[in-house]
Amino acid sequence: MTVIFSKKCEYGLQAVLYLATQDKGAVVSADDIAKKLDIPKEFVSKILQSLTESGIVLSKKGKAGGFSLARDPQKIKLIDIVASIDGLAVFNNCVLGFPSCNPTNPCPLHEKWGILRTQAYNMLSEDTIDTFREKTLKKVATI
Amino acid sequence: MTVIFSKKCEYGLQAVLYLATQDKGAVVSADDIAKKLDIPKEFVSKILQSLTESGIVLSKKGKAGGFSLARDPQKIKLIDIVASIDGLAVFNNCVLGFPSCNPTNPCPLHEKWGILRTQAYNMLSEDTIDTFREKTLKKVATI
DNA sequence: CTTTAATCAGATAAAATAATCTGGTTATAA
DNA sequence: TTATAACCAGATTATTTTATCTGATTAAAG
Repeated sequence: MTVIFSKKCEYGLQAVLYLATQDKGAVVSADDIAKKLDIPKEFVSKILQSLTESGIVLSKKGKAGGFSLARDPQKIKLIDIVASIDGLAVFNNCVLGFPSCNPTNPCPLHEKWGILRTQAYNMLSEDTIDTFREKTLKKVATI
Repeated sequence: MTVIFSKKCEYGLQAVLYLATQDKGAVVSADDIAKKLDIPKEFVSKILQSLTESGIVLSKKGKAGGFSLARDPQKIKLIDIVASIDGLAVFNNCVLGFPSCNPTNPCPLHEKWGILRTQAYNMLSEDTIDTFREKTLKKVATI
């Protein structure tokens, strides 16, 4: 198979987008998130733990505990989640898997792919996640 | 990790690009290919076997055997190798991992990502591999 | 105070991907 | 015609990724 982001990262992105649809300060349990997104609870739970460490989400322990965003959705970008979970290597690695592919020693697709890579990076970093609130709500409603 | 193509596919692309740098009719052994590209011999060997089944490369058995392109490099595109090894699912799957992401039920990035996806597809399908001959030679020389 | 429902940490299991091994077959060339 | 060097097929191993489990801790609510 061939993916852009790992499952971990995909679920992390979904979870954070979902948290961004909640009212400010609201706390959602891992179980709720897993159900709404139809993804494995234990797995998303672990991912949320790591996003907590990264300072992207907050966790509240104990009964009625759960997760919420650590800062305003106007201050979180998708690239933050990607950087935290998968890292930014995709935006540097050679698309053909050649070693040390760079402008001095480019692979045959280096330039063309470079443009796409930059656009992909921009796609993830130009908007903050509050922008996606409505679209996420609509999408989640159909799951 | 997060990749566009599987290692299998990367190595397959490299191997085919390398074969395209050879003189017409020339036969190169898996061992030679592995050495030039600095990739695992047994692995690339398997990949070449599968590309043989797909009709992209030809294999010649016995002493002085090896691999060559099954058709003119003017008639092979990178997308052919990708389709054969990884399949074309990347160009359909939701970038955020949401189920059944389509124009009717789009994910928050559906449109933006759709554009990039198309460009990526075009990048792999607009040129035939003879185009990359010089660039591949240069790159391989540095490995 | 006790029950309950949540996160947390670490271990474990399962599945997919990457890589290697073994023995067989094929064909060239000495 | 025999030795050699290659591909081939299938099994096996190793590694990484995905997913689950277990027990501990935490905190709200009865």
